[in-house]
Amino acid sequence: MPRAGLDADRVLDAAAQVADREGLGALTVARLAAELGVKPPSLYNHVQSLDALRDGLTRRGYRELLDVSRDAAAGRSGRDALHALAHAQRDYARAHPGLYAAMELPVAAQSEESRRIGGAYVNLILAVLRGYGHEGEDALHHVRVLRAALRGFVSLELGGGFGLPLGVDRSFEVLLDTLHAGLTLGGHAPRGENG
Amino acid sequence: MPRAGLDADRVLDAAAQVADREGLGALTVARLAAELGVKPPSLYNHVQSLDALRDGLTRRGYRELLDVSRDAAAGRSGRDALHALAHAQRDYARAHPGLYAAMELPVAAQSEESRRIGGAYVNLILAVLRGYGHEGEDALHHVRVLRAALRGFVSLELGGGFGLPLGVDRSFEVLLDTLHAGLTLGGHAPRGENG
DNA sequence: TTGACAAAACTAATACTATTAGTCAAAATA
DNA sequence: TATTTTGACTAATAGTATTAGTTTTGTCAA
Repeated sequence: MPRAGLDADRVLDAAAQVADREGLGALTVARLAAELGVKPPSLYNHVQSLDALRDGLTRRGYRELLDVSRDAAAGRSGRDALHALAHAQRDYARAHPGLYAAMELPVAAQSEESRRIGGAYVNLILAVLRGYGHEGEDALHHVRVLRAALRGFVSLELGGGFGLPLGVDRSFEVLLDTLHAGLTLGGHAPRGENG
Repeated sequence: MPRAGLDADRVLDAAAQVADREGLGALTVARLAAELGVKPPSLYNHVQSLDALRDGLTRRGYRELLDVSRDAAAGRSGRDALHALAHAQRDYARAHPGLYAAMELPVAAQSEESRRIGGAYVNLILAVLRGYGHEGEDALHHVRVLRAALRGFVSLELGGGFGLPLGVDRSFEVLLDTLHAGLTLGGHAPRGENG
């Protein structure tokens, strides 16, 4: 029984790879153990359960998504910021369909880290919304609007829900145009930049 | 071995009830067999597989959703139609979370009926969009915009993704306001009614 | 009314799933 | 070097979907 040198991080790395390559549904204990050259029960030395592992994927996904979203939105405002943020999310989901699927799972425990990341993400969107003149409670409602629109679009795209022979890239731009127009009309528009 | 008098429809009815009450994930062959007072293998006289059963739930959900959406939108146009259509969908999803979850599954085969229902659903949204002056390919992109926004919102709501202590009903109205404004600005607005 | 046949329920078995308990060796520590 | 902790193992359990083969029930025809 030579040791494989596993730890929780390496297991999570492998889980993310399997989920992204073969789908979250293909992530089984047996599949993951095979990937790591080990027998299934050995994984329980590093992970509490498959549910806990999926939860780890969810948190990793949110962390990475927050990172790329921050980078994308940095130094932009108004329509530019919205565009950059939205594309960062869509691009991330397409590059990491397994992790994104894990983020779509019904929320479970709400750990400390999850709340922290969720809060940071909300703040990022709030910053974009400030450029449209949305503040306070009104802005929080619009955070949900943006989250819903982006989540729904990406979820439909990844799930093959767009059946018509019509360019999805163009549809995404139309979505962003619609959101931009709606946000502009609903807010006070402190600065006139970007339409 | 007295006969239970099952057929494909009764099995699908029971499956829908279990899925709506206990969640789509709770719908197992054993659970469904117990619900119908029968042993698990007996179900295979009426259903090809669990996957096929879930597919049946998906189709039933789309059929019912199309019905309530049609009724809701009938006789309305513009903002009224958008409002009615959106609320019909949200209400249906909350009344039938199991069936709605089945509709969120990645699309599989695309049967004849699925294409027919999908087409009818697209036509229904197109009719609403005509009130905003959207036609042709532009309208088809906006169908995706509406689908995405509604799907994302309902998915987040049902999945517990809205964590903030903030009224979800109000957020939904804000979403509709935003979409209405965006659709109005983007289209040619053939009739001035409803703002 | 009986005889034949088809449909539906069953039992038994297979191959998967996650998971736990208990064992032994390897690595880390005293 | 001795001890303790850690990690991988084997074996086993209980769940999952599913198939094969058997028996019984209901239907339809003679």
